Amino acid sequence: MMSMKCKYALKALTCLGKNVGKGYMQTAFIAESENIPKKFLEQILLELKHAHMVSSKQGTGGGYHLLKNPKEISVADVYRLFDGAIALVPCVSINFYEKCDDCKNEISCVMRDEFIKIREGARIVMSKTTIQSFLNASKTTKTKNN
Amino acid sequence: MMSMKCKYALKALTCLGKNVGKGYMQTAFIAESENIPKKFLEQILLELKHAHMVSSKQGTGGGYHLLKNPKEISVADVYRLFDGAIALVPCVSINFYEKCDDCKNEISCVMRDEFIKIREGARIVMSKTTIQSFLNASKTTKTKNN
DNA sequence: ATATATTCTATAAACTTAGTAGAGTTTAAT
DNA sequence: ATTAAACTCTACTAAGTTTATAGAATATAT
Repeated sequence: MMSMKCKYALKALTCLGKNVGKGYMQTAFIAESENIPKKFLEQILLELKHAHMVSSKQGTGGGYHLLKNPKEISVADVYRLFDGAIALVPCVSINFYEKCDDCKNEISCVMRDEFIKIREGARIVMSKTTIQSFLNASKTTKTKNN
Repeated sequence: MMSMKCKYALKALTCLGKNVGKGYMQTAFIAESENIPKKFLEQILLELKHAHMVSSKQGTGGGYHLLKNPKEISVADVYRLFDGAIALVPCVSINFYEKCDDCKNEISCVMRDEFIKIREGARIVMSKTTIQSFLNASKTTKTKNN
């Protein structure tokens, strides 16, 4: 399961994705339309800014906009930013590698190769799914239900 | 990332898998050979027993053995037992379904279909990987390094 | 009886999550 | 210049989870 923070971030990015080319969108607007606590969202947007996924402008008429193309922001990217490793165990993580405390010998670990396969299964599908995927979904059959 | 508990459980099950047909294996033995705190492992084995994955016998010469075929215990099964849902969000979980607090309308949620795809990616590979997969790994090239 | 080994419940320290609070900074409009 | 709008940053906190540890109880074989 992903954290609420990560989920909120994906919702916020998708919201910003709908606004591409239309200037800045305010935190308060995103918070209300996506049902996210405003003060919590402020923190999240700030983290997304520091990760260079969004850009911001202060003051009246300010707000946030996407800094990258929606298809260049994957669920994997956002997950890594807020929740860390995609891998099930640290010793097979690409971006958050750490030695397992309890493993005597990494090379001889019988679970490692299998955990790498599992990581690849998750990593590939999470990398393929982007903010654009969510935007596409909103353009098809779903529109009637909003 | 999976919890230590889940990882320990997989290691313990694999250890028991090596002993199939050879009677009972003691907690103390598993704890030492897999580098797992013994008292913690006791709890874990008990949970595995309650989930009918292992069987036990008390007293002298007692211990644990697998109750199922190693290829019928998947990483997905063990993950669900100790860490819960495989899905990234509760509203697309098969075994731990819950409505998302922040979602106004599940049907119109633009992320849902994509999260289902991600869940399937993870679920399939985690279901395919079993205790037998780990046992197979230990029988091939790895043996020399143990 | 006694030693062995699982069973069960309670407890606790450390860490993480999901926020909240508030002061500060920047910008646009008046 | 002043004011209001909006982001920026740091600190804090309550609740929950994780990773164990402790100890008494129960069952079994010799």
